[in-house]
Amino acid sequence: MSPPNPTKRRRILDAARRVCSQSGYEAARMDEIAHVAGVSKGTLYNFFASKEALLVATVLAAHEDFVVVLPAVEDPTLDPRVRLEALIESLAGGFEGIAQHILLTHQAWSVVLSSPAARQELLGTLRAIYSEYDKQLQSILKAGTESGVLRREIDISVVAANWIAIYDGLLYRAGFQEDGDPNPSYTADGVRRSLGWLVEQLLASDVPRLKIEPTEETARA
Amino acid sequence: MSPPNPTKRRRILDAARRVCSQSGYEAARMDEIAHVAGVSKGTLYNFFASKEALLVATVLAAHEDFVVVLPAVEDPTLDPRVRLEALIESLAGGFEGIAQHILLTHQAWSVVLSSPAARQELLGTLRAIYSEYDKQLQSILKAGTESGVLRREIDISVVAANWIAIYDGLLYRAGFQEDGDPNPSYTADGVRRSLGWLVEQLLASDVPRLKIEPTEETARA
Amino acid sequence: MSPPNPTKRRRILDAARRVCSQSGYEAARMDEIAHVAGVSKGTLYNFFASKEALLVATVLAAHEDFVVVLPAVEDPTLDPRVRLEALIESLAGGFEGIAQHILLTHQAWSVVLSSPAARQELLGTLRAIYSEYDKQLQSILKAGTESGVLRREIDISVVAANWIAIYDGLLYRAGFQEDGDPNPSYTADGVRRSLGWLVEQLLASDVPRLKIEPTEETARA
Amino acid sequence: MSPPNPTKRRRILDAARRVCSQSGYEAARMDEIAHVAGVSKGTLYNFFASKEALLVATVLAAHEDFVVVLPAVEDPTLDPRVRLEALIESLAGGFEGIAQHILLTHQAWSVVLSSPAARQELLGTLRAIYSEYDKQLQSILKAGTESGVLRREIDISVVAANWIAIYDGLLYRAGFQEDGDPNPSYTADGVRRSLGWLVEQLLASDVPRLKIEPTEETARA
DNA sequence: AATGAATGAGACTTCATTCAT
DNA sequence: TATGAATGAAGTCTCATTCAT
Repeated sequence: MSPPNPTKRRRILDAARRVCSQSGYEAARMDEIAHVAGVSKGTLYNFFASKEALLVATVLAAHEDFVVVLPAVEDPTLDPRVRLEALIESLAGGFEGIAQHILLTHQAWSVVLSSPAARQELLGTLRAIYSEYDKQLQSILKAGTESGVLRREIDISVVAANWIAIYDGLLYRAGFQEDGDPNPSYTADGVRRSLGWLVEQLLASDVPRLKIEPTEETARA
Repeated sequence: MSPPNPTKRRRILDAARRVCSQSGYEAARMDEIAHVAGVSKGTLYNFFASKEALLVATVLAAHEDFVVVLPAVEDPTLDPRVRLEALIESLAGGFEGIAQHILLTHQAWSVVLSSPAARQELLGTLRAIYSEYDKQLQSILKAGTESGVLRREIDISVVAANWIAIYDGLLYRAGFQEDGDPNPSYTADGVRRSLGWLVEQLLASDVPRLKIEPTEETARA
Repeated sequence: MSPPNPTKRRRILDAARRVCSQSGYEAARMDEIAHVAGVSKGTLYNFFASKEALLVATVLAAHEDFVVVLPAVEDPTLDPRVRLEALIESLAGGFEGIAQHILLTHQAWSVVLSSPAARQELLGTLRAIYSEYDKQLQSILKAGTESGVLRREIDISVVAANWIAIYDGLLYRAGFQEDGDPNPSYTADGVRRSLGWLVEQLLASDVPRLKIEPTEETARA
Repeated sequence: MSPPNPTKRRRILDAARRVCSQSGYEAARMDEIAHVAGVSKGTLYNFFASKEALLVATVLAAHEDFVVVLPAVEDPTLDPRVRLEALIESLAGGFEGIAQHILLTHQAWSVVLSSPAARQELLGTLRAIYSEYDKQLQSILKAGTESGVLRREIDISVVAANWIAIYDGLLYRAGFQEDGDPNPSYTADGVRRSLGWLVEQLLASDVPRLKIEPTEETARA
């Protein structure tokens, strides 16, 4: 039991996420996080070596919570169109959860800049996540062009870069929205529309687009 | 020598940009900014009411410095293809300058969270910048579809949203790059490639793409 | 060890009184008060919200410490002459203690001017103290005139005002005295002499003055 | 012309009096005093070596302005009763002016404590003023007892001390009064009443009290 | 003599971290 | 293991004073 009590650790991470999202990382006080978590300040330090370590863990936990990759994405036997639509659903499903905490991620940069150790851990993990996305995406695109479902002449690396850029860009802009602002581009449906448009550009002229419906599982996430 | 001495104000903003980019905003000390600017701490406070006010001014100044819209973009008599390529050049030209300071912008959100006044100023200005981009872009796309240069069936709002998302997404990811990382997607050329690909998808099947060469002027910016 | 640790709070107040009496309130540094109290600066702020709050508490504590009203003063069954002499003893007993810190009280006004909240607290408490004195004094004088021990024609409110003014005036002037200055008017004995003279003016012509000796208890206070 | 310009010096002293009375000495800023005086900060330092020197000069100037001794007080050929009443008028005439600035005097103690030089100048001058009062008063009382107008058995030094203490005490308490508080004891009339009562106690049983009417001159002061 | 922008020492206050209980 | 009072380094901001113009 090296992290002595998983439940308590979780409570602390949740409290940190909530407090940091409201006040910003630097403004968040360990006192308040402890209070919200219902533990004492000393206990915080039994689970996390420092405020910085707590933030890094909080940011990573937030990412993990919202990244749900549907099994269909990874199934090479499926039609690439189905796999791309499943990937869109995976991303759309996590979008609003991540967007809600995007400020948390932004704040992480403050820490990253002043601490080489945190920089390594945070950047490394984020790059790994992105790299995994990229790999997945390129393998689907490759399968698509080879099977003739997607246009053969597309530049896979450019399309993959654009795919990821579109998702990141929507996420980034979602952080600008005031709470009451209903701009539909920066919602889960906006993700479906934007990436759906991208997929349409990729299709060979003689194949129809396949649409999968959001399942209960993806809707939940 | 009246109080608003533009040179000294500029020196302070430049120093703040440099120091904040290195240390992060919260970690930056007013002492150090004053030292780098070559003025005393007291002088800082003659120009900016607080550290927070200095950050907001610094972020906005960084944006203004790098947003250069080429005249061709706004000339409605030109071929929409030319105008789109000019817009790409405008964005690509500013990309690396903005990317260099993108972390500063990310950090700004931390501060902005704890100050409604600063939040208003920063969000308002950024939204105004984006709104201008969006308007410009949609007007070009409209002209293109009406003149038949662009495919008539494209959904202008989706394409515009994707255009902006791609640019933002590339910018966002540029912040992840280690200094020595040579990933070519997150450079000015990456912007040209990604947005260029987007433009190609828009062209009516019977028109060729027009390419404009980077001029000396745009390369400088 | 709950937050309101009376011993530590007391140590801080004593230290503040000592430091402020020497350096003046504004010149006193929280650093030094903490040092003299033998606690850290942070602990100061666990007990008092600000330097200003510490001053107000210090001034009030100094007053409370030296205000000792002898029981005889309040006993309506005693001869009014005895009660007046007991009141003189109460005032004389506290005189030098208060005089020693009277400069602190004077300084308090400087602070009080810039803070309405502190002004209310300090003024209110001081007025309550004075009001109590006044009430006590007038009730004794009334009993005296009614019983015929004091001249029936005296104007009680004028005499009470003069009584209090004499005490305050001696206190005020005590603040002017250099440490080595032996002017006997501004000492406990000066208080006895001045107020004793006043009492003599009040006595009906056919009653002798009663003198009570300072007891060990009053001398201590 | 060693104080270079008497008018400007006066303007500065008036400004300092006004600003310090409102904000308290420590809170008063040289900036504001200069602004109120209509001169630059640099000019302040041409007339007064430091903020401390300015306060001392301000307090002394305020005292001088309000101390007006009627000629009758000093005329040894007059009936001592007339001279005492004239002294009461002198004190009553200056009372409200001084009371209005009593806080200024209180603030002086802050400075006095932290600066031996200021202490010497301020305490010395105030003691001289009081000493003069005391001398004057005792000489009148002596003349009165010798001429038989006052009771021969009075202890001149005790009576003089009480006289001064009453005046000081009333002044001190006047500082406690809220602006709207109408307590009549702490006004010019209160001074007349309190000291008038004292004089009555001194009169030989066979002489009536003499009352002088406030003249236009004393009412102005 | 007058100005006021610049200076920088110094004060208050905060808050991450520790450690005795 | 949990607690939370105590710590004290460090940061922002103020404002008396200076001095070049």
